[in-house]
Amino acid sequence: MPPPPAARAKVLHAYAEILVSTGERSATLEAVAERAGVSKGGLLYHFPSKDALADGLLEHLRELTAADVAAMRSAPQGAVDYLLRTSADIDGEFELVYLAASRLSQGLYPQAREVLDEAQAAWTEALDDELGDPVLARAVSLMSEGLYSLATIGATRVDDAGLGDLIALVAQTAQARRGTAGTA
Amino acid sequence: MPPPPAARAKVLHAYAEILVSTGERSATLEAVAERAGVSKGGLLYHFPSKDALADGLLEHLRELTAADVAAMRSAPQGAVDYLLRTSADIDGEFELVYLAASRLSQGLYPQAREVLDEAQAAWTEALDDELGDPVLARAVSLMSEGLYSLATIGATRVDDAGLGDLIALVAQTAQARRGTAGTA
DNA sequence: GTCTATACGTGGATAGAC
DNA sequence: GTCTATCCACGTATAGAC
Repeated sequence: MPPPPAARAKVLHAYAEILVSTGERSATLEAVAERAGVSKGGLLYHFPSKDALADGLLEHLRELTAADVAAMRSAPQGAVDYLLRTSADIDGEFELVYLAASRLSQGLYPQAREVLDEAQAAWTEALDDELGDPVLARAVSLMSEGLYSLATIGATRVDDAGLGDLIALVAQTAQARRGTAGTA
Repeated sequence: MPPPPAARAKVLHAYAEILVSTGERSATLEAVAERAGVSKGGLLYHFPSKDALADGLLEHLRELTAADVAAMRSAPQGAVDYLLRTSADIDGEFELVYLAASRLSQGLYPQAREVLDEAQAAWTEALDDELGDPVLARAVSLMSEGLYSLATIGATRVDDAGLGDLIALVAQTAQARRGTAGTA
């Protein structure tokens, strides 16, 4: 198939940006269209309804998730480092769309839960594979979710130094537990 | 002052419930009024505008926060246990209102951030006082935030067993770190 | 494929009766 | 203190021109 029209991608991006920055309430068709640089009618040509727009975003998230998990598994510094660092940083397209979907899941599109659960499960599994410790993997996964949550509430951001300490804490704990119950 | 009318409290409770379960978009004056068992006009007598309603909720949260932090500090099993257990459980009035406020903070009422930040800071401090370890306190605080976040997304809930493991993990880590760098 | 114009429903808020 | 009736603005969606 020929490359999909750029307008489609621009609309999805604009939609995600508005969802994350100012919430579902402000993500009106008009606001999205304006930010994407098209008209309301133009937007509705690509996405015939608001539900279709949300579906489009979720589909996009599925695509991005697979790529992100792969990147996490092959990250040089390891999965823990990769996950925690990207969670505190909302710049990437994947993080943006993930957060947008979590907004949707809290509102009128509970279908979004499914996609979010899949992502959550995929990277908890990757963490477990690296750490060999399901409980610690779960703990790291929760911290990641907490970082996402705080980042979007706009709460005081964890600076890089704080993140480094957290990552070191996990490494230290992983090692300590390998000595006691890990290899059993 | 005489006890405030029961209607006021009922309206705030209904508002919080709708915010948490179906998001800001569905939290219309009409929906809130209906759930609270009053009319739109009746609601608007107590809260003259939607902003006033949100302000009322935030004020209520401030009151509840002080009480919750006090409970956390004097909890028999300790602050870590108390915080993680209450984070996974959305039944209490405090948790409901906290989550409702976090919905508001993501949307049109960034003022909510302030109140949420205060709560966050208060219990991170309580954790640090108990653990004597700022980094670990931060880690637990993030896990708590992650639990909140997942609980409302409606993701697979951490069962009690999983929670117990997490709490044990924190206790174990705290002890291990006291041996190395904690008492320096 | 993208735009303008328009119809329709709904949400927020006011006025005034009870 | 609570209700009903009503007004206005806005958001979604359709129709049809270009």
